[in-house]
Amino acid sequence: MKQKIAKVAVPGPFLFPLDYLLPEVCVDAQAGMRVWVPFRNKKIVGLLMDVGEQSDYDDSKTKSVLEVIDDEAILTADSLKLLQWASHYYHEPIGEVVQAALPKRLRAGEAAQIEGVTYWQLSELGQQKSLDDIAKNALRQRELFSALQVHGKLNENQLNHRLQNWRAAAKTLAQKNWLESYPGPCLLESDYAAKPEHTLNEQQQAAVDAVVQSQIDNPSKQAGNMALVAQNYAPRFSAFLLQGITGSGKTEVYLGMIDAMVKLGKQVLVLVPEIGLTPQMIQRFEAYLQTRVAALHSGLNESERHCAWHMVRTNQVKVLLGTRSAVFAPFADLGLCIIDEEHDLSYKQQDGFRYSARDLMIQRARQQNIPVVLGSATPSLESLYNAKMQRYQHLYLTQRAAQGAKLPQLKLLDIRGESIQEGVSQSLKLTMQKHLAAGNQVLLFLNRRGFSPVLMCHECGWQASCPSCDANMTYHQTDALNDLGYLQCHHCDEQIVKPSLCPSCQSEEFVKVGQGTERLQETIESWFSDKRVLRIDRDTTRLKGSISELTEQAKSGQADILIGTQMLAKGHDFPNVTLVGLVDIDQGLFSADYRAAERMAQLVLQVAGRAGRGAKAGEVLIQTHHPDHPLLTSLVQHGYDRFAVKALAEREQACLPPYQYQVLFRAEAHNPDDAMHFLYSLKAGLENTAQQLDRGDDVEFWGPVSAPMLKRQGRFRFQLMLQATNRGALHRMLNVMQPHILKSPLARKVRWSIDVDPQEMY
DNA sequence: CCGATAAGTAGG
DNA sequence: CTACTTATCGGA
Repeated sequence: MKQKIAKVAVPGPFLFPLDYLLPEVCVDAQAGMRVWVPFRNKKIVGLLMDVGEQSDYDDSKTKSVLEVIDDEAILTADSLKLLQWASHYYHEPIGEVVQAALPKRLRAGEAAQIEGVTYWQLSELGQQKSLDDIAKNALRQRELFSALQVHGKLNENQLNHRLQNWRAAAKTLAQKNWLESYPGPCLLESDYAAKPEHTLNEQQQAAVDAVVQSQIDNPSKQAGNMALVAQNYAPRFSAFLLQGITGSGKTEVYLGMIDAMVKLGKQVLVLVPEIGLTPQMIQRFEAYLQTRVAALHSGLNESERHCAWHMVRTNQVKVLLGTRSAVFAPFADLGLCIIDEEHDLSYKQQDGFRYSARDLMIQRARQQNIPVVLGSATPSLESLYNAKMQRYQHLYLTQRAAQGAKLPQLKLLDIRGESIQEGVSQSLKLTMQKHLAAGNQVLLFLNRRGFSPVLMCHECGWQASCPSCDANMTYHQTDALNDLGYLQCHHCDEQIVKPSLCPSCQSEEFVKVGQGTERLQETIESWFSDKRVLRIDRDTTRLKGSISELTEQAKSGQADILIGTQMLAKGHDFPNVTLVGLVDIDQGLFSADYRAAERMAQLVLQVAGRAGRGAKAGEVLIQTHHPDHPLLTSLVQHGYDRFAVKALAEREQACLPPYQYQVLFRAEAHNPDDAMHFLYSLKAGLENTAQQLDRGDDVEFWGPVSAPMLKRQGRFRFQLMLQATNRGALHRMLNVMQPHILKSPLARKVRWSIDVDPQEMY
């Protein structure tokens, strides 16, 4: 009998799995298991993608699989299919795609099984003791003891997150018999909070019903009757765009549909943006659903990640809340996908394997015949276009869920010719006074951290610029009194102390040009000296846990004025904020990036949504030098939908996405000529390919041109854009060209990448 | 002529 | 990407 062929994904520049012989002893091997294979003269872990009858690489040189690692597949057939599709669609080597999908431990060939995690709790003896029984100087022991008093039991992972050096303390206390440990499940074991009483309003219920009914035959029957739903359950692909204004209770709608799916015994995958996943969110989901919810995000350590993966694969947990890479998780029985804040840029990986988790999620739903829900207050233009083309069913939530909460009034503040102090107009200042006097909180939004974006010599006009990037260095102040600070490049993170003399003319006098959040804070504190000002940006939240600490302070009213960058805009709920001031949004209006206006609009509404979330009405003031800008005025006067219609019309006129498909080649090198020549030869090759294919598909080329920021981190950067009305035409061309690219001698000197559906051009 | 280094290339 | 092969250079 002829030996079977194992198609194995291995790390390296291979667009397809490599062929290995499958020895007799490995007949049980299935797709989705890991294998040890010889590669060069060492042994590496590969993922078995398929078992075939014959090899295209028919050669005596074919090596054999050494050993099968797993006794059951660690990836489901569905996940494998998605990985393969992603590799084709993004023209990414299959090994890189697998790497993005698997937790590190599994990539290293470690066992996929989870041994029990150790839990700690106070023993009977320990419960009789109190904190005073522990020596004052035994700090770690005291911390551990009180943590266990509060939480009852905690597992190793939880303790690692909460405390440092707790193991030695645990050992000491265990010797005294105050503590005991036992093995338990890897997912944290604790009780859920009580299920909140919650009734959905009419719109919310309609949205839940639309999704549930799409999955049953006989949709005329009542969707709320789970017995009937279960009887008629007939899963199929369908996509929904859930557009709900901020505060309309999208999460309750998600929970409603998740609940229905979980009652059917199905699993649900919920994607959230990077910063959106908080422990509170998980607790809220668990309380509402009364079932375990696993999380998968960057804050987890390897064993927690491994655990979530394992629980989902073995169907021990029904709901997974995760960020980008969770889209690859191997569900045993997936029934629904949800993408929260679908317009959020963090769904697109911006380096290496440049995939969009949103787009892959939709593809996954399509492949698995299940529904997918995209939620946002400000949907991406792509998604709105898809809804318009009837590819998505458009669901709306137009009312704020909280009793009496109303949408804030947006107002443009024309600051042309107005007297401006440190970037803040007189009218904004006066309105702030009014709101503060009424005992309310004010939020000022400025999307630029640091003190000032430019430091300039007063004598000769010299500006502090980054030696490695085409950018000014931002001035950060550490000591206002003595005028001390440092310069930092926000593109490569290089830091230097502020020079005492101008390097060009030795003058001692510098001017700080422009506003950052630090400077705004200084100004506001001098104006409102009796008010407490809290700044929330990447610099004040660098330490772990400080984001929640600061936002808690803000929510509990320990601050009157909040100043922040976009990290303040997302998801946080400040019930006492009644005035939101957007200090400077003008950069968003005239950018080289055609998506800048869309992003500006999404950010404006997101920030504006922070106002008036409680019972009090909110007010939003937007300072601008361009009060007549057509997109801005339509946003402010008529809302996001009218803005989107206008912006889409502009995109159509200019032949831009979503009316056209794009692929961006990026190239960077220390020698600019290398990068440029690489793209020129690439373009010549592509044009040649296009002629050979000759299908009358026209693919347009833009460039090569230099990137908006030519030099970054010491490398010169260029790009070549490919654009077509037909996605297939682009992909056919790339398929033919890609093997040639790898052979080009310049490809090794140049750092290059393919970006399918690029989102940002920086 | 040898060894060090740079450039080139296949990997199943 | 990386280890291995081949080409190239300069010193003895």
